Amino acid sequence: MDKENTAPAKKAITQDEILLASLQLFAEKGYFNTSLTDIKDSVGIKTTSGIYQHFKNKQAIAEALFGNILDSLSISIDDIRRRNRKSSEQLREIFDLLFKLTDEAPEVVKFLLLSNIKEILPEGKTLVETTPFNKIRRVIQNGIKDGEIRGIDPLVAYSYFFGIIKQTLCLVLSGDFPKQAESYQSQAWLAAWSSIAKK
Amino acid sequence: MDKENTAPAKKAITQDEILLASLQLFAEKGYFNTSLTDIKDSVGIKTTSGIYQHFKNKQAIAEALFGNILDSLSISIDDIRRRNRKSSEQLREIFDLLFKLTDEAPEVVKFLLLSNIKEILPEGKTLVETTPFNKIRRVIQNGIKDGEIRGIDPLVAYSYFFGIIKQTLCLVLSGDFPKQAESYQSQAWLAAWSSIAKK
DNA sequence: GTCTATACGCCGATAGAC
DNA sequence: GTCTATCGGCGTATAGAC
Repeated sequence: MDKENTAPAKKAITQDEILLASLQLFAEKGYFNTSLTDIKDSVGIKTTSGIYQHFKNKQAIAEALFGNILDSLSISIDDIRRRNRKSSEQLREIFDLLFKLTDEAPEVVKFLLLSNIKEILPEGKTLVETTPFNKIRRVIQNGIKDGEIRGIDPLVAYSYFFGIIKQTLCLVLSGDFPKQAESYQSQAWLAAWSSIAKK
Repeated sequence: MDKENTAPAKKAITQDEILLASLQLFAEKGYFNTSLTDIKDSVGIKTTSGIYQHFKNKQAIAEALFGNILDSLSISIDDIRRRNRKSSEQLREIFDLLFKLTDEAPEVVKFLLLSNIKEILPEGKTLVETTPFNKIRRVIQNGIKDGEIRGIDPLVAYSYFFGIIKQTLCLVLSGDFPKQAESYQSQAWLAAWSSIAKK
């Protein structure tokens, strides 16, 4: 991603280092309990000023983080929609993706689902207004049209389906569930799918 | 609740005034985006010092608020359990209570469900560890024993049932759903109950 | 016993030296 | 691009006026 500019060596701190450290801390303690001093210490520089070379302010870090995660999710969903025909198959793969992500990169899911985006970015969108979640709603809409899913408001269907997913993953991430997300995956799928499927 | 002490009149600012104003602000902007100055302005005093007469610090206000809401919920649940025999009836009334509360006192539900308690009170309990939610789990356990609810882990059943409720109410509170909670109530009940009921 | 005035420390943020 | 110095704002806390 580096532009022109003569300077090749002397890399120093990259944007990604800051983002990674911030994600870890935001997931662990929450955005508001994380100070720029914490982030500075975690990336290993002496003052917080270095951070301002890459980001306008603390909020911009959270924005970039959300953007990256949502973009990545969006791409994965596009890929899933390309590889699968039926809405049920597409939803199943999106479902599996979220559970796998919870076990493999819990910080990402913790930051995405447990933090109140509107509180961190008051000007930003709601989670359901973002691209990837709109795509999930599109999948549901198609499922209704094709007769796989009950003829209800797509947002209502999204609410049931995603509500079960979110609550299950939240209990895994908070430690209230003792095992990994994978252990609850197949059962939760049955519950989530049958809450919206045509009988 | 006033103890002995001679002073009868000259009421000034009460604890409840502070709690009410804080709840409003916490629900509207979030705990961390609300300063004691905001609260001070809202109750109509000139400096924040008056608040310290009633609460040790900002966190203590949130603690009291959570405590009051959870206590009130707990009492309502006890009452529901006393008035109904079957688990299905008890859950239905708890369900109705949460939907009614969302329409009648959205700040309460917003503060309870949308804010991350662990972030505000890092030493406190998780939502599922609190008394009222433990009682809901107890109701579910009885439903399993009585054969009304499927023979699954009670916490898993809680997760499905409450996941649908929470997501629906969150979408109502965020404005993503255009209508009042009541409009989605009967449909959501069918979805939530059939996700855990024995077929 | 309640409110006012005022000060302290931490954090987010900026300007400028090297 | 990293560090020094510094500013304003907020949460906290105390001493004193009524």
